[in-house]
Amino acid sequence: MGRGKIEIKRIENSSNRQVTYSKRKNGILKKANEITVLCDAQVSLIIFSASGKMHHYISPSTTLVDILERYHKTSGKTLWDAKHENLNNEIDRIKKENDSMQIELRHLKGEDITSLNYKELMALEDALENGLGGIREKQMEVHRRCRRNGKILEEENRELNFLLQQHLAVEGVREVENGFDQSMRDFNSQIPFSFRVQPLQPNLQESM
Amino acid sequence: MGRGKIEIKRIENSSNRQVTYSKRKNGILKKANEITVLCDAQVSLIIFSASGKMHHYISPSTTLVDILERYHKTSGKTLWDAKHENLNNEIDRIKKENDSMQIELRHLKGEDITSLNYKELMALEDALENGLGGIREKQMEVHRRCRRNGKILEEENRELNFLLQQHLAVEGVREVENGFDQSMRDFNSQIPFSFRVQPLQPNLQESM
DNA sequence: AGCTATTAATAACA
DNA sequence: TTGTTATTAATAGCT
Repeated sequence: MGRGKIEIKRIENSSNRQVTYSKRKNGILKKANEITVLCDAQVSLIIFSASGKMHHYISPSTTLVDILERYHKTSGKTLWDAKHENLNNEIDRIKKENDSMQIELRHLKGEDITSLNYKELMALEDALENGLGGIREKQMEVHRRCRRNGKILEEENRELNFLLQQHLAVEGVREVENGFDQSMRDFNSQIPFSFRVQPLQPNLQESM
Repeated sequence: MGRGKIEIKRIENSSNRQVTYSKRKNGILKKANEITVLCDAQVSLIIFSASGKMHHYISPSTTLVDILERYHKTSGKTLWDAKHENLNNEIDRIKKENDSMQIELRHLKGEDITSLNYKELMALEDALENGLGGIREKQMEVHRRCRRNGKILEEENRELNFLLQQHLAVEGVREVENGFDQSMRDFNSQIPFSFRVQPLQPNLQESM
């Protein structure tokens, strides 16, 4: 389609090649748009000239990424780079790790153990008993600290109470008629429970 | 360029649209190849028809991935960063899940429990006791099945032994001088342990 | 860049 | 779909 027919092979004359590139590039971009509009097609066209200049057309109803994803789904060919693949591999790896932990957790909770053999059950039992042992020891320790703390508080409490009694004894008489009694009762009710004198259960430690 | 001029707007007649798509698709693919050959261009052309069928042309001197990378470098537009980000987010999510399971597992094994309070320890203890309960129940069951199986085998054993004794009683005498005795001893030593008459511990079930 | 003779693409029809 | 053909569209070689 020109003043003469040409063979479809590389145009050796560099300036002719450049001109032809420019004209045909416009032509193909126009065609891409036309098929898009006429036929509801979705086109992604990217052209690089030999000199590295880029031109492209993407159907306005879509995006390049969208087209590439459809390309990937349709052709099965992988487009993404090594980084992408590495990320996918890592996800797979972590998911597997996750699954095996999930299973271990369920086993430790006594779930899904139908498929286990006796030896595996024994190993699980050992693990659980170990865990229980450690936890009970920890509980003991926490509780001992709690009791020790309680005893200290109790002692403090006794002392405070004693001091309070002293004050009341010294100043109490002349305040009675001013309603101190009442305010004192209010004050007392605001003291946290733990500070009031409460005999601890004598056998609390034994009752654990 | 046809029997009549057409406006560049959607072809309403569906079958005309389909025919035009097919012909123009071939045309544009041909043009893509021509500009590649004539002008040393590098072209990536992907077309989806309205019905979802895909056609594409990639200049043989390159790959789609290569063109996309050049597109990314040239236009600055990111193609896969969004995807990468999604993958990274998923990795983070799964890793967190992983970590919390890791912690739970360690807790159940009695490790890293220093930071737990009493209430949390109690909950852990409960979980472990539940697990132990389930597992011991399962062990019982496995063991019961094992014992039941053993009893059946024992019974079978007794019967086999009885039959054997009968055979020996009937045929034994005339075979003694041919070394049958010796071969019999060999045979007996090949019988699996479970098939030999072995009194079970009478209190095996109780000893669990 | 324009121009235009010529070829190529294709719309309508079969 | 596929092929044919009258017509339009694209473009090669020149300015």
